[in-house]
Amino acid sequence: MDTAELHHSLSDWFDGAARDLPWRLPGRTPWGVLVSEFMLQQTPVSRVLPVWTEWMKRWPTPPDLAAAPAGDALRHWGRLGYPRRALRLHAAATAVVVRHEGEVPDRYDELLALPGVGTYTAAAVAAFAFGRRETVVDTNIRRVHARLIGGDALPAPSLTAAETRRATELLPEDEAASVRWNVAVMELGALVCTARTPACAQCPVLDRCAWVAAGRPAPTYVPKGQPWAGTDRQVRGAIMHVLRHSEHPIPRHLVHERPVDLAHGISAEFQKLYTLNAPFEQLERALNGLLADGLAEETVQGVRLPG
DNA sequence: TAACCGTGGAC
DNA sequence: TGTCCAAGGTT
Repeated sequence: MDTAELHHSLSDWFDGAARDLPWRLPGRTPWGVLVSEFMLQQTPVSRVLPVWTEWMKRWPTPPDLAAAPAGDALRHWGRLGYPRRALRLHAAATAVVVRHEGEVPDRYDELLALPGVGTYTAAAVAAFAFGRRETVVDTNIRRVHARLIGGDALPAPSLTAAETRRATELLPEDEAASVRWNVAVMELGALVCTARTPACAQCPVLDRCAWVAAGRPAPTYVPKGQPWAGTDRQVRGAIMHVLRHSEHPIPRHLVHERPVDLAHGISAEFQKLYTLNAPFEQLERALNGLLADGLAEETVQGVRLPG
């Protein structure tokens, strides 16, 4: 197939459609790109934007973040979700200081060795921060390839070796063109070739799409829903919410006992936790899990974010 | 490998 | 209204 034409079509489309995201602007730094990739893991751009901006102002370089307590990173992570990402980003900053003299490394294997950096993030940072030719495979790229090339409505439930092979085959040989291709396919997946209701009328490669040619068949499997209400994740999230907003350590008993008087010196942040009405065993399991994960620590005064 | 890990907006 | 989903990583 003529992939050169495909490359040009998407590149031209990207010129007019690309969003002006701050981590893409000319003044961006590799650190800014790395931070954005951590925050964007399973998290929409719109929610990342304000947190990223504030984060970069507070910690403009890896040594800045490494010098701060891990608890500060968790606090300023806010409500982005998956707070272990904040912990790992802090650990990654420390590793950058220890192993790389405070500069984000520019090689895939060095990036991959950092805490919280997997195959996607390592490839994305190498490509987008350093202009390297890398096989970038994220959920957007997987979906675009599945439709455009594979003729399927959705990619397989988990990443397959065949998908990665296909992504590598589609990558332009030229380094600069490969970077552009990666970001353009991602953008197409984010803005046009979306999961729920793709805007095919706006698609620059509609006439090349195998899925459209096949009559847009329905997905061959049903995505597994993520249960939420009543789960440990919900309880952990509620406890973390309390810890983020607490100035002082919280006595352990307050985590699993409903206070007699909520208005008497007890933060309103507790309400979210108490209204869950979680069983004692679940509260214990959630709290102990947070302590084991390093998301919280226990002192004689009580439980708090790590120092 | 599949389960686990947060959060909130869109439809 | 409840379900689905968002630039994944780790174990």
